[in-house]
Amino acid sequence: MRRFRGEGLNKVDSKGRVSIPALFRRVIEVCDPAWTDGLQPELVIVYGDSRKNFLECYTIDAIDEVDQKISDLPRGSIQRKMLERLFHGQSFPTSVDDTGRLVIPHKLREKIGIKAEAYFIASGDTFQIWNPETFQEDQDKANAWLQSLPEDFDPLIYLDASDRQIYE
Amino acid sequence: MRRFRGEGLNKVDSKGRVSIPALFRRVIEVCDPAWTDGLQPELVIVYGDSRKNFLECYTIDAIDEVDQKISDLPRGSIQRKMLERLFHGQSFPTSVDDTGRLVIPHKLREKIGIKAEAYFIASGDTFQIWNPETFQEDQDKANAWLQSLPEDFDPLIYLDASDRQIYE
DNA sequence: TTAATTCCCATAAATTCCCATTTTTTTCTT
DNA sequence: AAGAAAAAAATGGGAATTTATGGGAATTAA
Repeated sequence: MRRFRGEGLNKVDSKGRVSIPALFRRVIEVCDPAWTDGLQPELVIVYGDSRKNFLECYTIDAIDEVDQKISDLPRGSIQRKMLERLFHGQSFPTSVDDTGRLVIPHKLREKIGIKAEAYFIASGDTFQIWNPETFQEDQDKANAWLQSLPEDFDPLIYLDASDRQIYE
Repeated sequence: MRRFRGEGLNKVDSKGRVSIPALFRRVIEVCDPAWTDGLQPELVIVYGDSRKNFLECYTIDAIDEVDQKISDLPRGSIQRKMLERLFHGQSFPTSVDDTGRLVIPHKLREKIGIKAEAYFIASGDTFQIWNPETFQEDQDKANAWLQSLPEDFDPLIYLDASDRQIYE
């Protein structure tokens, strides 16, 4: 499965159009089973509830996997209901146009406070769209936390932590 | 099988007419085997008993699947009787008109308390129609439940719970 | 035959499509 | 390695189409 990698800052015009970083487009194309040269590759923007302040963009393969997991949950369970609301309700299916752009609907731009520019950042098999200022604040917070750690701390130790249940 | 995705808030006029979110219409069309360009795609509104406070809308494909499962149940069983009441009795077959609208009969509007606006939300292979206030209350309840969980809890962990049978 | 429902038409706003420029990146040539 | 040419990416604007919504006439039902 192809993964997104990289980041980018692009202009958003009055119609909500914004270029997707070129590197991301190849991944979106490859991860849409229905896509073929000439077609507009599809993707799904999951925006979630009011607390979430960025947009999470799923490829078709990625969202299919999520849908499958949801349908494996017991019908009628509170968990399933929550996830259905989030992934099926609070989401927006769309596609990349032939100039490599995406339209972010007015409602979504407003939700995460996007005005003239949008910041893109890869996150494994999804990528995120942020208001540049909001992202910077989030980044500052992360940096502050890093400062509080010992001088020689290296986050890479987390890489192998998953085998040993040492998250804390 | 195409799935519904997204949500929307639309006006209901004095005749009970309401626009179906455009994204939903494509799914309704594709999932009606008899539909072809120019025709009005059909669907079934399941409203259920008095406890159910929203309308659940099934595509023809989706309702066919339900009907099949019902007819596989033993004739005369209590289970079959219940499901027949719900899906055959307490339901209303209708179609999308050529301007993309649905007419919600007076009786159904009254049942779920719809007045000037209707809230639509996707839910897998069906979509739901709510009185906007009722939905908000339901959502508030879900949020309150989430608040009761640890600060950093992320409902997404449920996504993988299905592998490990960890539902509560 | 009164009320309710369906059909037909109209319009404003939002969205999509199509085409044109500008920028940036890559490739080629010397 | 520098500069020119070509290709790809980012951006902008207007026309055409789709959506959401409203109103009245025709039709059907009680």
